[in-house]
Amino acid sequence: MPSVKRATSLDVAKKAGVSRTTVSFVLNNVPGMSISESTRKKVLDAAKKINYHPNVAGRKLVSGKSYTLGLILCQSPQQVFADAFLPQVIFGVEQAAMERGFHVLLKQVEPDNSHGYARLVNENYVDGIILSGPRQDDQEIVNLHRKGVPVMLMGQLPGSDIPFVDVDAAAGAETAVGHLIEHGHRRVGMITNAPLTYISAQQRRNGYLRALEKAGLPADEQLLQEGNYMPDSGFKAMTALLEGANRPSAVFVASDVVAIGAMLAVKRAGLSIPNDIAIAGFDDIPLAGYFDPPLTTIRLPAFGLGWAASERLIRLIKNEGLDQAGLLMKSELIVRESSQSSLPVN
Amino acid sequence: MPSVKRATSLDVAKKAGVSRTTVSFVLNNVPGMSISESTRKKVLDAAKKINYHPNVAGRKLVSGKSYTLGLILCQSPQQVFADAFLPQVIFGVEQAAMERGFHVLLKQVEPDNSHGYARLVNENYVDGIILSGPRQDDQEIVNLHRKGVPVMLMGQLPGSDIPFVDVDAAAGAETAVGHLIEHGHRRVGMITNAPLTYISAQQRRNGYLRALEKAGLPADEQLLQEGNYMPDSGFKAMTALLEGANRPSAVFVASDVVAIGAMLAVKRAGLSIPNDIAIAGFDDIPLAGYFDPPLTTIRLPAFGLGWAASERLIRLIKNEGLDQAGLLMKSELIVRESSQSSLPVN
DNA sequence: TGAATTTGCTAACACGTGTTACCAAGGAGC
DNA sequence: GCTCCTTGGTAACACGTGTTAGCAAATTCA
Repeated sequence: MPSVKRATSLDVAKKAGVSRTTVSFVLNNVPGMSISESTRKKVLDAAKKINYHPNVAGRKLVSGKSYTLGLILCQSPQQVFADAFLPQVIFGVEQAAMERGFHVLLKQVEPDNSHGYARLVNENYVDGIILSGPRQDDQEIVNLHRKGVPVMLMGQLPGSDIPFVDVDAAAGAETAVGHLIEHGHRRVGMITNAPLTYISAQQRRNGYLRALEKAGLPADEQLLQEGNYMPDSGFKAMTALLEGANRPSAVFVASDVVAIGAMLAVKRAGLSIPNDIAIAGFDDIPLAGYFDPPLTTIRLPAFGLGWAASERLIRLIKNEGLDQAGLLMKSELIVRESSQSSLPVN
Repeated sequence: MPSVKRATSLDVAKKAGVSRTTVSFVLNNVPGMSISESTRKKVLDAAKKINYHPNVAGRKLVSGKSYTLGLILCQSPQQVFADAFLPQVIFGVEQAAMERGFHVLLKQVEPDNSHGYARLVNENYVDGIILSGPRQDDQEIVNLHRKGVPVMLMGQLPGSDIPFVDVDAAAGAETAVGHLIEHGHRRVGMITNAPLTYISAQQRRNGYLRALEKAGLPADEQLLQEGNYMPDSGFKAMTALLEGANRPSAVFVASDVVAIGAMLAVKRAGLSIPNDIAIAGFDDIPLAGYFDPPLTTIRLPAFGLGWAASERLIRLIKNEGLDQAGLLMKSELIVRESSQSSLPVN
């Protein structure tokens, strides 16, 4: 432990020849306290000279605030590894937190055993929690919310009044499938991004069904396959669709990462994209425009999602209130070659 | 602020009918302190009953430790967005930290203006820092290290004695290029992962040059192109290589993300991979096995890198010492179709 | 039986900060 | 001259924890 002893506010006070209280008043710009210009300068100079930085532990202790957000990732290792979407979200969270003087504490928990993050709150590590990818049976988050702990979901928990930020995934899926239908496809399959026990998978499937219904097309159970985050699952699901009795002419894959596996399956089967099978994805990961062919997909506001979650959680922490508990963000259809022929390179 | 008042160790003491000191001894299992089995049980019961959790602020104040690591990402937003590698690294850091009772505080800084993270240390937010992607001219990290603050680099800073964890990128690049040469290619080009001002780009180029030299092949300036993280830069660089006077028959692209852009350029030019142009990448991002064709690449121990950085930093913090300041981890050649014909699907 | 040790526990201090209550001096109003 | 208010500043407490020094009672040793 060769680290030098830290300077305290008492050191500053001695150096400046004033009391510690005065140092605190000056350094925190406490309003309503009258300090003469000369002593103010003396304090600031002294603080600078001995390189003083307030110890956050002492500050936390008296204020009860930690000025830190907990970002809890419920993704499994598998999910995380394949998730090209996550860095942007994290970046957004960090950015908004920084702008308001907060820090971000990251914690990963097993999705099927997602407890333990309440400790962060109980021990006062963090002032509030952003929970990414909540599971339906997560009791811990419900308890925290009930106890009055500021909490923000990324994703939704149906039937709960916990504040959330989410993408309107159903609308996005509906747009993507609508786009395929507009191009003349009558038999449109779907591969989910995850098992249907996941809420996000349900949302996207619901959008798919809505688009079919609007177009007066029947929903065929045979055309719905489950993926599970990884490209491999897309490969298998697409293979199953192609081998089915009456194969689709277009497939909506509710995740770009799963879609790249599905695309490989189509090409391995000797079929062409988009002529034999048109494909639309979901997420618009940074590589989507460079798939072969470039992938038509739904662009999610990844950065914005993280930013909004962070900003709104801080409002809760500071008791500033929200206009509405939930925020649904819009997605955007990005049309590339995988869903229609004769387009120039992106 | 509707949150209920937290229980303190004094509450536990009252409830159990003992002193606060005893509570501390029991709950922390202080060795050498003899506590009767009956009072120990009384304390544990009381703590459980009133749902007591020690406040970390108080603990930090007296111990001077925060049991938190700062993970500083120097990547630019661009880089982060394209970086399919990062989640695995973060996951590794978090995992190792958790195993030893540490938390992880995440902070992003502009690479060209990478200051400000010293505050985390000065204000005692964190006990040590992992710096990912250090720039050569980063003075702040040097100062911290000189002051005796535990610091761990992910990546290297040549000519510095700061502890680091890195992949032996030069060796990896040499392996990849050697693999291409073994398959009969005499004219092998390279596209870097980033501008050559970045150390990681230099390392990979050095490996490329070493492989050429070992095989007795001349290094041709014309065959070296710079990429900059994004697929787009790969597209442009490959286009330049193809349009050059004497085009290569194989190209080593020092980043899978850049490589997908390069591959698209080859295909757009009407050429075939690997028959006309063989390609080897670097990183083995999760999607690499699903590129068209699947990409031969160098697999980096992303999780292991994060894990090692975290574990070693904690050893520094706890004064446990390191066997050696720097740790170079090995990479692994993953052969897929992009570098040789007639291979089954991965 | 008296002295020395062990057992089981506690009082009191330290960590570094924010904040309330208070005080002395100086000027303004009558 | 007396009171009242403002200006500029400080002493003292609170936050919740870890830890050292010490104290009775119980046990062991001679």
